Amino acid sequence: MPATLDQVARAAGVSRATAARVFSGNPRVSEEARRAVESAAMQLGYVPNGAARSLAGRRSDSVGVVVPEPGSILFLDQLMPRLLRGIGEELSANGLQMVLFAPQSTADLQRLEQYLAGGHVDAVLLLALHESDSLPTRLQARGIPTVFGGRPRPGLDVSFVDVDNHAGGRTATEHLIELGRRRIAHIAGPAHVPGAQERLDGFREAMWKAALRADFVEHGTLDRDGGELAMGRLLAMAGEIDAVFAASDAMAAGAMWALQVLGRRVPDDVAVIGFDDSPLAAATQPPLSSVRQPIEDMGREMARLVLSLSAVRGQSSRQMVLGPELSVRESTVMVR
Amino acid sequence: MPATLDQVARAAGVSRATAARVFSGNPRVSEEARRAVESAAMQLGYVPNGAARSLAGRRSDSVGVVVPEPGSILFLDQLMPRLLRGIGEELSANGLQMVLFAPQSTADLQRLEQYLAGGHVDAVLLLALHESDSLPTRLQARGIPTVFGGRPRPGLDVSFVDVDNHAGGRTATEHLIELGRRRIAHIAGPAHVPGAQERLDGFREAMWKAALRADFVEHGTLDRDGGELAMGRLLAMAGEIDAVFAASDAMAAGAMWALQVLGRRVPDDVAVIGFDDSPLAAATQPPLSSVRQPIEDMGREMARLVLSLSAVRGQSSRQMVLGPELSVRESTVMVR
DNA sequence: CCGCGCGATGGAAGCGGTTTCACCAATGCC
DNA sequence: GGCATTGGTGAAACCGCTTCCATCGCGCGG
Repeated sequence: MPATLDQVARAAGVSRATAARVFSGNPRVSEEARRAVESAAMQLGYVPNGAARSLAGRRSDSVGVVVPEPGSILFLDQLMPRLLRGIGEELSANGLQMVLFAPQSTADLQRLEQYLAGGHVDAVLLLALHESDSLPTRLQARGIPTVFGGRPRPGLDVSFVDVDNHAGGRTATEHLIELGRRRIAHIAGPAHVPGAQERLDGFREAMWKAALRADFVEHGTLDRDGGELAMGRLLAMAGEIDAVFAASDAMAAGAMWALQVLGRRVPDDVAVIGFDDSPLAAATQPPLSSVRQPIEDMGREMARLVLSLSAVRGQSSRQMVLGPELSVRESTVMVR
Repeated sequence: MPATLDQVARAAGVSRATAARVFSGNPRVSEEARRAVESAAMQLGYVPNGAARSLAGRRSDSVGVVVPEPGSILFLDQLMPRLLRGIGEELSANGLQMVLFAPQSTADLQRLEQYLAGGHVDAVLLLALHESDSLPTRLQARGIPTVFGGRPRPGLDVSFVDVDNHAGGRTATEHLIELGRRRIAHIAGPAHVPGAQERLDGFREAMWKAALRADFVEHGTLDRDGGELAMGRLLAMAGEIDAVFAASDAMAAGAMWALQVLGRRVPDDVAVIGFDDSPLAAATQPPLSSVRQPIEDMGREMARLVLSLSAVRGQSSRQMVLGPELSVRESTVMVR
């Protein structure tokens, strides 16, 4: 029922080949023919058939993105939308369609593998590993360019782009130290979340270098309540503390709240810094300093990387780590 | 480079037609031939080419889902993942691949329209309308089965599945009234969010029917802070209040916090009920009563509906509204 | 013993594009 | 003015799979 290229060509009085050239942006078409084809297409409401296109052209002009389950650190602090925006923008700019997949079961994963291997996409971006996932390996084997978002488990020879969580944790901590704070606590994320672990390591490194105690550490659930509870435990355990670095803005907000309820002034008594520089950070009272990870850039770089991998096949894997940036607000201003 | 059906057939010593029958689940194949084909396929690592499949078979065995920008009510209280789970499960069960799209700009929307109209998907699920979106109309015109999640703007003759926000608001309010509460406040969502508006209407209807004042209403930003602030304004405005119904669990949590800080006991002095029955509701102190919308069911029904629309073409549009359910916890127990 | 129905099979015609190749007219050059 | 270019064009060969249709072998009832 939908119009075909053949019909358009006939209506325009040219051959199918010429009509095809018009739609594939081939410049070797006379202005006259081009106009005829375009108006015929408009008239008939022609839309090229994607299946036929990919079959004949051996490419689909689309890139698959496999997103993780919610609960991943990417969903905290609104990271996911920013990442997808970065990816989407870069792909769009290259005329490619971003296609998302959210597999939920093992069966889904299997079907997805078939789908991705079946030529529906030209390349794949993997946003987080479902544990012991065979997907990346299988895709590699099929020669489908693949790039990870975030560091995959070590030992895999794959391309990835990551933000530097370690440097982020270090930077946040150093900022507090430069402020003159000495009894600095850290509210870490769950131990099994890789990014959170690296932030903790960054904290430890900075404290170690400054010869400060690095054992005021509590783990929280990454959300506001987690921060509130962890703060309570920290105060009970460590007594007076003059700064807190939380592994997420939500936890920092919770911690700040707990401090204020107990009569501590922020930043006068206790400086607080969060992580991710989410919208939340600007909305707290006082506004929260935070570490801004270039997540949009990460998305853009992932897209660029996978595009370059698809352009020239047989390339070796490439890695990239993007540095963080401090976003200083009232919660860590110098007051003494 | 990847193996083709032809190679598999040759390796198995059968014709391409027979090999094809094996993969399309056609039962008219001898056990012997089937085994030969399957082992040959395994050997060669054969995966059917999706493009060729859809071209020849005139269907893609996949369904597109267009998700809205974050900020939509669907992203609040973890609604989105639940909805996608429902859709995904039902599609999976029917052997279909769920394919997500997150257009961000007008240009994206245009490319997406081409993509969807180009036969890449058999049907489309639209999760929220970007205002004045021509997408649904264009898809309808192309004969692509389309179903909305949530009620589209009135006047459109389209199929949709929605949860009953009005009934939800009414149910929550009636619950509070049955508890014997009389001065009941409502923390509503932003006025421009359709679902939130309906919840407010439900609140008003229930109060009206019970001949109670329905003007203790404040709007909030749907998140915890919004609830906290709105609660403050309500107490300042209305003085003593014995129950609060908030349009989201996050706002209810914020409100409950504000009440407790000011020395009110929940539920003894003030009963609090939220909306959406999110994970958050079970985690507050005391646990929060809430209105559970059958979001997974909504997803499943959307999938079912669009499948039935694709099965028989030329069907008229169909609508469906799913009723809410009360989830009673400690924040609204009877204490007098 | 023969024709019939039936399940299994292979041949072949598409599905709707892309792309190579040959061709032709018009142009530029010596 | 002859000849090599060059830009625009169309014919036709695929791309890899589905599916219709004809064929074939076989067990069966008449």
